[in-house]
Amino acid sequence: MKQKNVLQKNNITMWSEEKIDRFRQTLLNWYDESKRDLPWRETTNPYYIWVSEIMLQQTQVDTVIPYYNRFIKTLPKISDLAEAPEETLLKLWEGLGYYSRVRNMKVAAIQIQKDFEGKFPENHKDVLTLKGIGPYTAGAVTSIAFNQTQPAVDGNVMRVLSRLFEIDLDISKVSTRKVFEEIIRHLIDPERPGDFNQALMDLGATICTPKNYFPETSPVKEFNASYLNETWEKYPVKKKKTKVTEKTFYTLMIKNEKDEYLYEKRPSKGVLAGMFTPIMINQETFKEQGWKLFNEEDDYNSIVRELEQYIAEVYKLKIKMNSQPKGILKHVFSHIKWEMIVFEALALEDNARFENLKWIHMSQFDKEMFPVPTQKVNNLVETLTLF
DNA sequence: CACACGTGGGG
DNA sequence: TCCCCAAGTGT
Repeated sequence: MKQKNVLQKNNITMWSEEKIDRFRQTLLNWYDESKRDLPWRETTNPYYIWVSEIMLQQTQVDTVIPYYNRFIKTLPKISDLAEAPEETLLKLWEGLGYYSRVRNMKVAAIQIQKDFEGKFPENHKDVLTLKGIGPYTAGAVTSIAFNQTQPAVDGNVMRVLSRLFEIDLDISKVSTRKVFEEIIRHLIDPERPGDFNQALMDLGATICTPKNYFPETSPVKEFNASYLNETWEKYPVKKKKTKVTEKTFYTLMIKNEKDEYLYEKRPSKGVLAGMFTPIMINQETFKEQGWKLFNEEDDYNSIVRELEQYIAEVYKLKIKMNSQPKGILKHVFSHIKWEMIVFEALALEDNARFENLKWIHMSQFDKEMFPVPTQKVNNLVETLTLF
């Protein structure tokens, strides 16, 4: 019995060679006329392409542009990245999110120095060994920088293809990507593989969009089965995400006699790994540890007394908290929602000397790397005088 | 495989 | 306000 290939298994009929040829021409003609001018399209330097691709992961083009320009200006060579201190990298990445991306890039840059003589590898399998580079990014860099016929299947490409071929596979599943890669292996233009991949992404970003999609405006509408069959509203199929969990923290901005504020370095795993936040006490955990909370909005006095006692016990630090919160801030992550009840406090004696604690003066805020939730707290406290 | 992992923009 | 979305990868 003959083994079915990936396309047959999923009931996908590939186009004829003639139709594939016409599609390539149509798509690339459109791309040549309509492509967006983007800074990383002015180079074929694999390092710069790599930087752009990492930044663009789950991040919009407009957001990336200034970060990209600053990054390659500050670190123009792979060796600069490999040798840069983590604080420098995080400062360059501050506000972009998904901070493990830049940490992984440093690891990969060191890999490149060690395993590939400092030169970005051209071999697709080698590229895949680099930390932070998965199937999408490996395909993007090798096709764009080295003109290799590798698929680069991202969310755009899956959306475009699912509409062109009426594919009802769930694009939120990682396994689905393989099917689309197989389609691309048939469609990709061997003369201009990098442009072909980028053209598909540009099409997805500007015309074949998730919302406000008008298939009759597409340069490839004659190839679009879901347009011709008027089924385009069904595609792509994408399972909804599970909703976010909410957490409430008593957040303490503690100031000492030198006008410095106290920050705590977060654990190396988990949300905002290794970054500074004010001392944040999870309300649920606090209760479970046996602290009696009186959660009355208009009576924070008892809570404040307990928090002062908690800080004395756990951080060995005597503080005097303001009796009312300075404000209540919210921050939404992709999967968590934080509510921060922010209190100001004074350190009565400066004897907290734990590894993970750091006093930082307001005048140094712009030199420090703070994740956005911390920035929000900083802004709140900056707006007035203490007590 | 499902979930963790940030942030800002838009309907 | 809420939900979805944006050039994914690691575990």
